[in-house]
Amino acid sequence: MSPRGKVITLQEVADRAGVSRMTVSKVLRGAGNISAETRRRVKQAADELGYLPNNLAGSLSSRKSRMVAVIIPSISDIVFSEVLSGINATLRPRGYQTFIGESGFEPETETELIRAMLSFRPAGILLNGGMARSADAESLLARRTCPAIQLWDCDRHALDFRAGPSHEEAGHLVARHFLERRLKRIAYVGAELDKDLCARRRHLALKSSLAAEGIDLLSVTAEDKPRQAVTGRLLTEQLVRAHPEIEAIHFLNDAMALGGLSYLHEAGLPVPERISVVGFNGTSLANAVRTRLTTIDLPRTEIGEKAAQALLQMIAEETVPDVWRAPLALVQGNTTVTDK
Amino acid sequence: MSPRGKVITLQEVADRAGVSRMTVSKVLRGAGNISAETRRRVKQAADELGYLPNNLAGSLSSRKSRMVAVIIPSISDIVFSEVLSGINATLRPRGYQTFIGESGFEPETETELIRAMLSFRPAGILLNGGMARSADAESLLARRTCPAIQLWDCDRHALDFRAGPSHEEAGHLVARHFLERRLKRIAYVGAELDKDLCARRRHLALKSSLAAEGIDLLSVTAEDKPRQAVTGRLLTEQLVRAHPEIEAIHFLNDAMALGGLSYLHEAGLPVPERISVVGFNGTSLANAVRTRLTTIDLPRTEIGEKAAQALLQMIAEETVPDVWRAPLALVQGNTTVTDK
DNA sequence: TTAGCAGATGTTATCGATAACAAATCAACA
DNA sequence: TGTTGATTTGTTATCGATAACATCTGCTAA
Repeated sequence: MSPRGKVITLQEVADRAGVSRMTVSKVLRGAGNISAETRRRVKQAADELGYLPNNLAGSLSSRKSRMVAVIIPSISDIVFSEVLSGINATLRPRGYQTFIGESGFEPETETELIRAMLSFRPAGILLNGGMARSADAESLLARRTCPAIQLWDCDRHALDFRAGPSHEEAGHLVARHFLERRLKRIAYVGAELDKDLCARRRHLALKSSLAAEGIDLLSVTAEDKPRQAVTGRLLTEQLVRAHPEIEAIHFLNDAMALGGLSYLHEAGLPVPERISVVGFNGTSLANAVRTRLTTIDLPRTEIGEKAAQALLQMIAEETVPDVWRAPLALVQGNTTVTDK
Repeated sequence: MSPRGKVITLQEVADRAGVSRMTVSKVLRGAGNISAETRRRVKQAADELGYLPNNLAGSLSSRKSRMVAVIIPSISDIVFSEVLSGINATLRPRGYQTFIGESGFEPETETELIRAMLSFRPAGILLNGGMARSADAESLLARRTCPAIQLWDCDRHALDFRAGPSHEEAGHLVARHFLERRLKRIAYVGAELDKDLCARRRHLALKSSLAAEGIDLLSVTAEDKPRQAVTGRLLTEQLVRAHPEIEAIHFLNDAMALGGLSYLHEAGLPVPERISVVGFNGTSLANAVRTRLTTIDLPRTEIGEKAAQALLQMIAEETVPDVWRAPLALVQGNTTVTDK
């Protein structure tokens, strides 16, 4: 079952082609000056034997690698998968392969992933900025030998480069949107704020912006529920039951907002006439049909692209600015009034 | 910026602890018999220096690894992320780290990922069964040195183990559901059937089951559109415009079905009175509210768990059956009549 | 004819760990 | 006191590649 066919090494390819190991190595990497005839013979031998390079040996020896580590909190969250596709689109054509780790928002899991990934000496490592990082993780990162980039968060300074939105700004934008519409009884619905520091920062920014105008933000959050539609629905129900006077809700993300909307619709609470709703991240825009959620859109794929570009530049030892701020746009849908 | 702090090797830890390299290696791996006092000194030295093992060297030398490669078509498809979480839940406690690759349903990308992953000599490789595999990929796999497992598809025989549903059976189940309700004008809505072979197999099974009863299945598919809600909506609109007589629709997956439902709802076509709708994969069940889609549920997380367990057994050189068939359950919601 | 040089290929040392075996230590016991 | 055997530690070879340098062609030009 398991250890099957013999593993072919460079030496065997070399023997078959009648040249030295080194020549084979050069041919297969496209390095050095090798005659066309030798190249042909070597390639043929490698093909016939089905040679598969051993990256462990190659990277160990050259102290180089074409592997890029990406660690994200959740692969099912569409936000991250879009960032990732920007990363892949940029790195693959340049010959780099991304290996993904999923931390599930758990700092210990993230730490183990960082350890495992770094122990393969990757060409670079991309991490999500929005979560607490263990001391172990910090010290692992401090001793890394490759560039490290923080995704999805440009507020906190860390690592060599950051690509993402300012979550502070996002919170302020939502506050302004509500204030301009003279909404006073405002609530926030979220989940896992203890883990998702970016969401927490948006929440705090909203709260403080409102407080500056004398408005007290009501927050309904669940730390142990997923940041998904079901939870949005559930918490909205709780919220509306306990505080029927609420006029506006900002949700942690679009998915939760859609869940909340489904409850409001069923409960016969007209949106936006009775209650205004604002989401975050723009992932709902592609699917919007009758209900076009007012949300904050941001270039998710581009965040990945910018991060990957910065990585490539750093690998090439070029100097790079240390941050790319993703633009935020509050997109007016039909879940808040087109006041103003 | 990039190559920073000096890399600490085993030798340096050994020097500081006043022992040999080998002793350090044994301590850190928990191998061999090492006295408590030596263990303490070594661990302290490693800590103080911030030693991070070099897996390239370690795996090369031992010809072993704790890395498991997983290659899935799409990380944003919730089906795969649930399978993956079953895999992680099983492998992590056993000290294995999964590295994920995303093929985007592209055979060439999959091939490159297989090449990259295998060149790190992983402990095992898990691949999605539902897509075409290039000849290069087949030959890479034929020469692998680790167990390989096929996910999400138990029909096609390949690799050392398969965990997944029978897609044939799924197609037959849907056919039976329609037939029992005496529905005659039946349509199928899907996308990317050229890439997703599992979906194609379900489609064919449905078609042939219906044909056996003299019913001709109408198929509306788009090869270049994502298998998501938007596409479901769009194709449903096309379908209903061109064939207003349709009585039942089976969708490729739940996401597309929900998209289709949103159109039917808007178009004023009552479900299930006028049109019955059936999805596939059960991912909508968690979020179901008013609309409870009739769908085929299957244990997605468990598929990952079974696959991972089989892998562990194969690594341990135990004998393993070569397939685990995931049970399928047609779950009656309120998008088909509760006839029968 | 031969130095000089570019192009093509080979040699040797090395990357950083582990396997397999060897050696040293030590307690217990005849 | 010396032998035995278990426990602990160290030595040497090796994993499979690449870097850096060495060597060997063959050809041009003085």
